[in-house]
Amino acid sequence: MARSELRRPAPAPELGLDVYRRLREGIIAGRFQPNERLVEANLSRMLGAGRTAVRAALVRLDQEGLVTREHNRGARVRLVSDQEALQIEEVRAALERLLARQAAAKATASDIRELRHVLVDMRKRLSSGDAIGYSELNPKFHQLIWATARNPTAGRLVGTLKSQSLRFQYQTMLRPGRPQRSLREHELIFSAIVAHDPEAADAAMRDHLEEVIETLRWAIGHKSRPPQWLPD
Amino acid sequence: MARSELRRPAPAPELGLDVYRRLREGIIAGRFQPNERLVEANLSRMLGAGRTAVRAALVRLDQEGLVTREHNRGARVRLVSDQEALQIEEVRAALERLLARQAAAKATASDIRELRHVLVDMRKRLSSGDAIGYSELNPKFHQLIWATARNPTAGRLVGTLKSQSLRFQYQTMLRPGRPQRSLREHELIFSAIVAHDPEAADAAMRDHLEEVIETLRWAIGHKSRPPQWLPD
DNA sequence: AGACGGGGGATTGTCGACATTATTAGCGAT
DNA sequence: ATCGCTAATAATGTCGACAATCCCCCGTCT
Repeated sequence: MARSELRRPAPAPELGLDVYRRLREGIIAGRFQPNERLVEANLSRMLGAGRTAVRAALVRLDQEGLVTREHNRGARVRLVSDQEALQIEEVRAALERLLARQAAAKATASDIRELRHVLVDMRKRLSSGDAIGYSELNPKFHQLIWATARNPTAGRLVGTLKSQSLRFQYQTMLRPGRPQRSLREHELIFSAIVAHDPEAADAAMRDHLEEVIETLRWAIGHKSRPPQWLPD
Repeated sequence: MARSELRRPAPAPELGLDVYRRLREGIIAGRFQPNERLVEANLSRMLGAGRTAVRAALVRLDQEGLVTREHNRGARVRLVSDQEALQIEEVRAALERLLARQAAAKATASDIRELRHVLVDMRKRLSSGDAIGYSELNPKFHQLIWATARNPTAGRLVGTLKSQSLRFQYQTMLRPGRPQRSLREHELIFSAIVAHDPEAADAAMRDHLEEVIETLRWAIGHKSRPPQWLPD
């Protein structure tokens, strides 16, 4: 039984999980630079938790592919090379095709309603010239498809993959005419799901992600500067 | 540097990693039954390591999908339902298709030599009636394909998936005529890779794994008894 | 001056102890 | 006898400390 509340406001509703989430958030948001050392003691102070929690979070993030850990050498933010980013996108494409197929097979009226809602939002933002707003809705659309497919295994995997390559996404919408084509591709996927046509959904998703990969290749080729080295 | 102490049996070349590997091995080998509680103190004594190492291993295994952890309730061996096993196999199929495709594109002479070697071994064992020996070589063949594809991301993912559904594999070869057809399917995959024909490799792998999934479905339908419960 | 080797600082690996929480057993009341 | 409540038990969450290890700087020797 809990005695009187000690002076801590919220000592432990899953503190460890919170540390994990915040660290993950920080890495994805880019608050830690790639290849930056993640010193346990620092993070411990920074996050206000003991080293054990930090360590557990690092283990999870390592398994998730967001950090690399070497024995007796600590953890660093994992730097994903351009080549790796392409590989990751290819894998993601394979999984998303499966998910699109299953989503088409299993979509309920409610699922379709939600998808349509996101899609009209996308249309709206795009026609008002809000390209970044559009690209913010993009993940939402895909996540709804994952949920519709009701395949937790594939869903989890594709989610972690997405988080690994997230640093690259913002560049892809800079390509001239890309947002419009992207919207059209999404509409095709949506149509296939509405029609409960797994084959068409698979094909539409394949075309879409091939375009995405192609665009990513273009973005990599055109990016301003090769990776810039800052000394430690 | 004074290096007098050399005869230590296993002082600490990554003790934590060893704990993880042994636990993982134990779970996959079935030494822990599904849904069995994994008490940290017990494992700590059993494996001769502190609780910290055990805890870290459990976190990794949780992220890997082999155990489930609930807050303040400890860890259990994850029980994968039949439905989940099928889902996992479907995901695996999607990834293996990609890997087969890339393997066909990138295979070197050395890769092909190794693949051929395994394949003739499979033929030999099968023609001598050694069905279980054949099914032992099966993973080896696939792993060679993963290595040939040179896609670490997909390779890791498919590896972890395989470990999750490993409990089901032994049943699939009991189907009459299955080994012969399996061998034939493998030969087709091999041919496509030798011909450096990604399209054909993809198709061959698709056909193969559709057969596997179908067989798995059959095995699930025909399995002797629903899971038997032993009290704690 | 350059190479080799030792030492100091920093960081991780490992451990046991303490606090917190879930579970179970026991007891009494209705 | 069943239900509700309380107390004991067992296991997890969390923490700081100690030891082992690595890295880098610096002094010394050739």
